[in-house]
Amino acid sequence: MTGRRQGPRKAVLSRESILRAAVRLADDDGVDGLSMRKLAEGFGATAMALYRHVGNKDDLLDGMVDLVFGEIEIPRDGGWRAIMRQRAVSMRAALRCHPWAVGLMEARQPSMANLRYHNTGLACLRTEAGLPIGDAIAAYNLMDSYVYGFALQEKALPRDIAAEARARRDALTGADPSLAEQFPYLIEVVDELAASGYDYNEQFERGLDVILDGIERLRQ
Amino acid sequence: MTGRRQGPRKAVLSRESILRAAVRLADDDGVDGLSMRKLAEGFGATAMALYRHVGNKDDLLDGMVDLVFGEIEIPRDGGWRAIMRQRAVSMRAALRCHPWAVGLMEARQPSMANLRYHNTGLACLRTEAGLPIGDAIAAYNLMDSYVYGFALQEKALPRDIAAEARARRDALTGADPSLAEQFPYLIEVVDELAASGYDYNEQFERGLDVILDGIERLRQ
DNA sequence: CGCAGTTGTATACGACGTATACAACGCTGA
DNA sequence: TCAGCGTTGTATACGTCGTATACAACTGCG
Repeated sequence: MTGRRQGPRKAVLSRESILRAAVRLADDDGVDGLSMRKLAEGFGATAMALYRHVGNKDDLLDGMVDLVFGEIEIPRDGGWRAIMRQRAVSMRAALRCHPWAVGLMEARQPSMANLRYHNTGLACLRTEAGLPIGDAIAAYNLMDSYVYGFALQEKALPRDIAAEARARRDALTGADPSLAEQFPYLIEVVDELAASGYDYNEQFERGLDVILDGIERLRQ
Repeated sequence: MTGRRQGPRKAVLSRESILRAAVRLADDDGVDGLSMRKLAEGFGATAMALYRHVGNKDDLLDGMVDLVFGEIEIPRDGGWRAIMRQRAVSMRAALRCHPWAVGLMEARQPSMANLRYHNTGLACLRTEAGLPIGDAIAAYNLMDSYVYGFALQEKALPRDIAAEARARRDALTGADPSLAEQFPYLIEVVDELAASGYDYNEQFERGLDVILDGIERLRQ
């Protein structure tokens, strides 16, 4: 190589190591903070060095999404309801760890891990739950939409929504008292969250159970 | 002004006109295709001219999201179920027209139209449906998550999914016959879609009704 | 040893958001 | 009528981005 690197090589460059580093970088800085240059810098290399291993940035994102799909675990048995429930919980957990993946999981071209994920979910609804194909498609859509949508909102909201509610409540209504009159039900919710807190896990599963109940009724 | 413009001014520059043009541009080219320069070009102006009216690009996006929220109509009466149903249908219709808005609607700072949207939804669940505050929050989350998630998936999928299924079916399994064995339930779904078609409207409302049934049961 | 393939670097291009400085206009008051 | 000022658009420039291209250093094989 021509010149000495300023920072020593920190890890071997390979598709695998690059993808893992990219996931970590996106976890920390968000998807907008993920640039080829910053990613390469972490290896003590130049941006162009990455292109020997990943094609282009889209390919990089595909690989990253793949890794996230790989983290999702679907139990083999326990009945359709337990399986589908765990599947959704696991998916949301992955999206909570990797918020940047929300909006990418569905948009990228399907990988093996992706296809497997969908296939096992559908298999469960068809065989374990015994739903006819039309109902299985509907149920599948319903569940995945809920999971994605919940993750999407969770990503946008503060981690500790109750603390945020407490902090903002008075600042907002103090700045413009007419807000309390214009949007009383919104204020009521903010107050409720400030008082009782908000547990994303619990709320997610609560909605999930409503949906599972609905699917249960489809079976009869 | 110093030099003559190459293209004549096509419309007056104002926050209002810029936001509308931006929405149209994003509708056509996607949110990635929306740049200050291209947007300004549509007015026969330079990118910097926009900054007299919109602060920065984030402010621009805020305003665009605002316009979309303004398109959502919530009926005043008809019972909680009809109101909430129409609310969801209208929201999804807006997101279908403006796919770029998915993932932005929740992330931007709340505007007036945004606050009103949430307030009226919560008001309906509290007064019309008569849900206690905790159930109202849960029901509200459930519905919005579903709508956002459905819109998110719809954005990623082809408009005519049945045609796509027909076109891709044989190309895929022809290229790699083992796919059919690895993912039989996925193939089954593709075949079903190719045969029977897929109506996003109908499927959306089908899932929506399952959720509304679930909320109905919460009331008792 | 020589030589080919692999891997990283150097450099450059065009597009992006936007800071800064300036020029052309419309309005006002004398 | 005209000076002055605030408003609006332009010109230019900076740093960042993804990535094309050309080249240099290393590896392993004959």
